[in-house]
Amino acid sequence: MSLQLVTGHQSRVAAAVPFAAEKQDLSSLFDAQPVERFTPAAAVFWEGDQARHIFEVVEGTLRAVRILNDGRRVIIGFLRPGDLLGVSLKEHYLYTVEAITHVELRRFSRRRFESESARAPHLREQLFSRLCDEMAAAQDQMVLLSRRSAEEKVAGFLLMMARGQSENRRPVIELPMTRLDVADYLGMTIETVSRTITKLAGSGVIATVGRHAIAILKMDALIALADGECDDGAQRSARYAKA
Amino acid sequence: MSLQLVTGHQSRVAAAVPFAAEKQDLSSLFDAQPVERFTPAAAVFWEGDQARHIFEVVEGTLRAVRILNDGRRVIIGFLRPGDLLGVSLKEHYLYTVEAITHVELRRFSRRRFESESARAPHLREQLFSRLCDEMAAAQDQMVLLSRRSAEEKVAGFLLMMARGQSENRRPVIELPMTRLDVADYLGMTIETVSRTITKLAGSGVIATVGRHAIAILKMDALIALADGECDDGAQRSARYAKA
DNA sequence: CGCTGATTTGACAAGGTTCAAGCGAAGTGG
DNA sequence: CCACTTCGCTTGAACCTTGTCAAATCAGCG
Repeated sequence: MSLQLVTGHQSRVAAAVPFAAEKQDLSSLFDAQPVERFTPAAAVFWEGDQARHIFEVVEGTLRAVRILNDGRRVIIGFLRPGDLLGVSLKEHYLYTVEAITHVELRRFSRRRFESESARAPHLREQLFSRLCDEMAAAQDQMVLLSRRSAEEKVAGFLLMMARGQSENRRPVIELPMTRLDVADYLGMTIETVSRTITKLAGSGVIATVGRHAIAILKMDALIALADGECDDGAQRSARYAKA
Repeated sequence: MSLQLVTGHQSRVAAAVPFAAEKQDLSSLFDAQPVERFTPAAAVFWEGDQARHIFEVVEGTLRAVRILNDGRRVIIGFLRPGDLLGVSLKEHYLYTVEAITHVELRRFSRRRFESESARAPHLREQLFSRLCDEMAAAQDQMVLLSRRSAEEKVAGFLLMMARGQSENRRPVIELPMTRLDVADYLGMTIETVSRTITKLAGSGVIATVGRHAIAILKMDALIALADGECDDGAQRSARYAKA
């Protein structure tokens, strides 16, 4: 697949620094579009559909899902406000996107996006930049999936979710998705996810708040557990420093 | 990371169909550049270096490596003739690239590439397209790493290596990299890689040819083992067909 | 208050990792 | 040209993590 799922968080932060007053921001394109609503479990598009539109998430959380030949379900990623989906040069969407919570999207015709970006090259530039960030995320995710223990995976996942929301490191993070979603995202079973969360809670690092929220009690401990590679800006800079 | 490692195989095939006579191909840019040679184990650039150049692989095989904080070594991918490396909008290279065999590269200044592609938008288009393919590969790799047993991983890896080389499905594939490289690429230990290869050979699916080559004896069986998701064009189309 | 589906927990088996040797091929020096 | 060294690969056995199967709990909802 390609570019169908683009996370906007990092880009938005980065863009805020160098270009204070840019003519036309990528997301300003979408602002004029009407908002469309989706209820939980509704699909925005299906894997294999003609890829005719790009969407920007205004509100809510979605999941990008693929079903393998043998029936296994893989969650490619979760989408939250500011993220784009459906961006691609391919003819078809490469996975299904479903709403987890109530969701609000703005839709933009791909054809029209093409012509807009032909006129305003910086749009394509921005998209390209986001794509780069997405590549980075994908590769970090690869590392996360392949090289980490259950505990490291869950810790890393919680940190990732914490980074997106809770602007000022408020320690209670919402987890609108089910345990199965988390399991299919982290490449483990639902039981192991549950056990791991229980274990983390038992050691006082986190505390469950109802079923769809978790309070981070010891942020340092959690970071230490996720350790190796939590895709945190600071750590990345640290690595650069050595060379 | 982003775009630092771009596989060219699929793109080249795809490009051959729609645009027969294109003004200037991406790789034709490089053709004018002198060839640089690297000996095995030599690094082309290091993680953290200023990203000043883009390279095209002319000959040989390389590996893209990252070392995690805790010392674990991760191979992001292998690079072969036709692949690009170092492509990025980021300031620094995000991993180290080392020659595995004797390697020949052509270098292109990133600055110059920028200006060239400003003049000829289709260059950026091509790069973008390659990037999309790369995203696809990365996500498939994610699936490969997270959801598969040792046997499936190795089978998938062999098929991947077979696809790149051995143009006409000649069944002997070269594996210039060491077992450790394979292990660090597939997210398993060297022992498990070895055992799995032994097992596949024992069941007559493959046969080892010296240390750095493997003959595929039963292609169907190997495909069946890799199954679920071998990132084969045919299978992808099959998935599309359903929707 | 009693369903229904999601989550947690337990017992057990399987697959992989780890630690430790044993081999073997490629290269070195005599 | 051959014995020797070395590094990479294979093999073995014990251990550990995670997956599997099954059952108990819990939360939300009618």
